[in-house]
Amino acid sequence: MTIRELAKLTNTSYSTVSRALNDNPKVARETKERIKNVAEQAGYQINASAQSLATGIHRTIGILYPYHSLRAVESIYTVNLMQMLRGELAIQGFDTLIQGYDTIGEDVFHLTRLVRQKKVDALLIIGYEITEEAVIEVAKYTDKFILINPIHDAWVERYDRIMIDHHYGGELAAEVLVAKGRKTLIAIAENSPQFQERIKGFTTIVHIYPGISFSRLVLPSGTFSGAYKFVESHLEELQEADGLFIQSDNSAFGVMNGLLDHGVKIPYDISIVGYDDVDWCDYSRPALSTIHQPKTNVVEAAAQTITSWVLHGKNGSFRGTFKPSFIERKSC
Amino acid sequence: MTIRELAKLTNTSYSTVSRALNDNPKVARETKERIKNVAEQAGYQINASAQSLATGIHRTIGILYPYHSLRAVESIYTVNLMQMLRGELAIQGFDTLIQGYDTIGEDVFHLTRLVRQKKVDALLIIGYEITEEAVIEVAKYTDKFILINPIHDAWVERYDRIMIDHHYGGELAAEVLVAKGRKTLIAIAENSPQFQERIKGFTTIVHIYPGISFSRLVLPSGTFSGAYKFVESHLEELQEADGLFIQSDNSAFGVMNGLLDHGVKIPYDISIVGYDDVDWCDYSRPALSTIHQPKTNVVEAAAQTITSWVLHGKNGSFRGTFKPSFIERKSC
DNA sequence: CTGAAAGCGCTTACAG
DNA sequence: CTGAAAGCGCTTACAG
Repeated sequence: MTIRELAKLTNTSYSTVSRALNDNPKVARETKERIKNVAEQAGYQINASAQSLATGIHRTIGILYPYHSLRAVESIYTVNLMQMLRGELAIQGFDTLIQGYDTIGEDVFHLTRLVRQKKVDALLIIGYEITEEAVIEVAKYTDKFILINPIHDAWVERYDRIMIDHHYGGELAAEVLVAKGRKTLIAIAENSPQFQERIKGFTTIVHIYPGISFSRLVLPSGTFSGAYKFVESHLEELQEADGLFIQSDNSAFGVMNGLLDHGVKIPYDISIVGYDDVDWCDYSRPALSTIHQPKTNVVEAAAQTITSWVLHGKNGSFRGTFKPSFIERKSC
Repeated sequence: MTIRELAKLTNTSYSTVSRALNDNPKVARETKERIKNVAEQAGYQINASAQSLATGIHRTIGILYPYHSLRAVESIYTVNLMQMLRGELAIQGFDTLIQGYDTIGEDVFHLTRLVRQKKVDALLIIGYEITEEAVIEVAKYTDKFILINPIHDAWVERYDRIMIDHHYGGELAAEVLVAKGRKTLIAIAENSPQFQERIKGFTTIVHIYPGISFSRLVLPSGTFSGAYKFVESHLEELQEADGLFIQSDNSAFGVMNGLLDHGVKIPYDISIVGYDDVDWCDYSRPALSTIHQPKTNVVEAAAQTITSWVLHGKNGSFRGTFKPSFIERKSC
């Protein structure tokens, strides 16, 4: 079923059919309705390839995500984010083409392939793993892309991006631990740029209050088992602390289980605050108090902005920042 | 950059350029190489819409997944499956368009939209939630679709599908519990068709051995908290049992935590076997012994079959069944 | 308000 | 082995 056949069925030209279907105001209302009815009856569906070729618009957004982040349970946050983005884009009438990218030895070609082959109109790039070189490459082919949750760095500010105020997240964690009367605090994270802002925020607050001792410990691996093993090699230091800020829930679960296995009582002996607010926070024992990263705001802003660029052209630039919040459970 | 420009750069016609780029054997080797080099230099990328329109092939597969299964932590299995499918399809040179479908009040239009609009060549439909009516509707528009992990039911066998032998999975669980010397067994699951085969398999084995008492309990909700609450309302029955077969890991975590909170020792007092083998099985205390659902085989078979259908036409039908296996951890 | 025509960027049967 | 031409199914400037 094509518009030509539809034209025959309705005794019009296919130009008129095309206009009617696109709600062109120049078509007489009566003609338009007649055509639309017949199209509906006939079960007509537009051929997206032909429309794309003619208009240059594909009504499809590419989502690029870091492979790395989807290997295991770590994935939950990213996966939820992607599902929500897909849902929001669908509401705007767009389809979603998903593509992974690799951090190491990143083949830049693949980042831009969807745009260059005209399979998508624009790109949503997820994750702190994207590098400046990669973004520069993307920018050669399109200006319609948004970085979602990139690291906090100067170069990022030259591009459209939407991110979470991790400095504030760190501040929140410190405020909570101090409010609980904790005096010997340790911030624990992998040695990765994404955690620096959280630590900075945390430190800022800690320094305001007198009588608080504070140190940092670096996690060799942020996985559950990496964090678990970490406890065994740092047991003494950890046992002397009474407040822990562990910068991903996943690591927090590992540390928490490690401590529990060594007889440490949580939150009696030590308070723990995680980061992310994944679903499992409710299920761990004790349930994990954590810093919640807002997703709904991020998703809506990203989806609505990018689809508007596609449909109406990109007029200005876009910078969005959302604040995290503290979720109290049982671990502190 | 189009093939016309490429034709000028190489002093040939654009027909020849097209043939060269498609490795048409009729083009002289020397000409072909020259054109390919120039194309490479110029950074030429084919316009996918134009190619699709001309050939009718889009090199894109639609993956339909049940929204429902991606709400929370339950998602892990499905999400991993989708990521793996995407990866395997990418290896075959196909892109992936992802679309959710809803179980309740399922709008069938959306299931077939991608095919009807010619955005994808074929469909991979994930999940036991797909209904016969929905599949009948899909079949009206294409014969190129594969059901992945549908429920075990007669109608399913009329379509191409790939699934896991859950009857065997249930048998495995029973064998394990019996081998541990457990005598009072309870199988626990939601009241949903997907679990019936597991129960059947379990029952088959239980009946072989003398002196085993066996009962079934229905879970009102398969979520962690649903399963947790379930323990409180069925504490007596559960305390009398010494072996539990809980038919999703997720529910198993809830039941396990509920029992632990009531002083039940696992696996000392009672053995627990879950189902799925999600990542969290390693992290729970005790780590959860479970039935592993194979994913690699499923993914490879599905992706390779569907892309072959698109590229070379669908010749026959496809039925694949893979066996699960038992993974021993600490809960039994 | 409607139609005929050109064009989007490819592929491929037909001729040579 | 290569080129000219028709066609895939739409949109839209141009005429009327």
